[in-house]
Amino acid sequence: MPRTTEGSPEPDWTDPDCPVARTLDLVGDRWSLLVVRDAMDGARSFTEFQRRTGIARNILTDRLRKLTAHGLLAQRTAPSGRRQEYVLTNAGRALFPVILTLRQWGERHAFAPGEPHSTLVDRHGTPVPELAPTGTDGTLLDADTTHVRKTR
Amino acid sequence: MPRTTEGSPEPDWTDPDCPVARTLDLVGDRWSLLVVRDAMDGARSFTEFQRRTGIARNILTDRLRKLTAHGLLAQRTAPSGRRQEYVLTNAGRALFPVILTLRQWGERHAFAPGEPHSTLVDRHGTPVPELAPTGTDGTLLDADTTHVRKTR
DNA sequence: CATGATGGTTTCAATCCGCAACTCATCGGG
DNA sequence: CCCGATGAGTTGCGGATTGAAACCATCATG
Repeated sequence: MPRTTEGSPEPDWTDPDCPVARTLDLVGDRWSLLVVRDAMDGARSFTEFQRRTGIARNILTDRLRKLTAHGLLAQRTAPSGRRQEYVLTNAGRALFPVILTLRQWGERHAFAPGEPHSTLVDRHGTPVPELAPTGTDGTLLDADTTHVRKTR
Repeated sequence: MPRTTEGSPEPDWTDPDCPVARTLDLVGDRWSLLVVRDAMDGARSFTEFQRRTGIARNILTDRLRKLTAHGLLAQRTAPSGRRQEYVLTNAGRALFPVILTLRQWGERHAFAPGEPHSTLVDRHGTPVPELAPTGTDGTLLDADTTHVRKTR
């Protein structure tokens, strides 16, 4: 994680031109994305995050702070009286496709065939279909049919 | 990263039921996904990965080994005589949507408006469109319209 | 044979992480 | 008012992970 010099929002990226690298600078550690995952599934309080992830409390403190500092979470005092809560901002909610693709890759490649795992379902309880990248012309895209154009 | 007890392929996950957590156990560190990113963009040799990522050599050694051990990369001696090369397996290539969504999030949320960044384009040089999760009925899905169903 | 590239290994210092213990502040009873 | 239970952290510490730089072995070339 690049050091935040305090004062400037985000100083030194590992690879300033690459959006992938920048994103990983913000959430590319062991825990941040699991916190976001749980936030998407309804966790709001410190202890709830702690219970769900099993992360050490000091690390959780740090992650919540960083996610808040980076604008993925917002901290507010709960409407019902006297308690803190952390809720996703728009930027945080926008990580949904990232979490989803991580989930879908995991379902396919990190479980033995037939091994049970949790599933993401929509309102009707229907499993969410596989997300497939397509071009403007509707063709499927993958690593072989695309490439990075360096910033000019 | 959970310790590999040597002998069994993948012993202790941080959260065995959750595909997101399992995926992050495999590639959820600062560097693995950048290595995969560069592999997708044509890198094959140790030095090429080192040059592109700027990662420390010992860590690169470790990551290449782990990615290979987990079946995301395959190591072979290059066709042209005496050189190693690392190429993506099918499982590795399947991370394409993950890298893509990370990229798209970064483009939108980790750059100042108007700030230049590299772009992913298809064969024709057309920028790859935003990936949007939809349900079977074609409706847009996000964190609010979906939830995780625990494994039964 | 000297030089350079490739693919590492070793060493050592700096970080990071997990655990356990401690601190506050607040609430709900009794 | 006092007691204990939560909630939300903070602090200290030992062990694991990382990063920078140096070292090493093999091959190819001039």
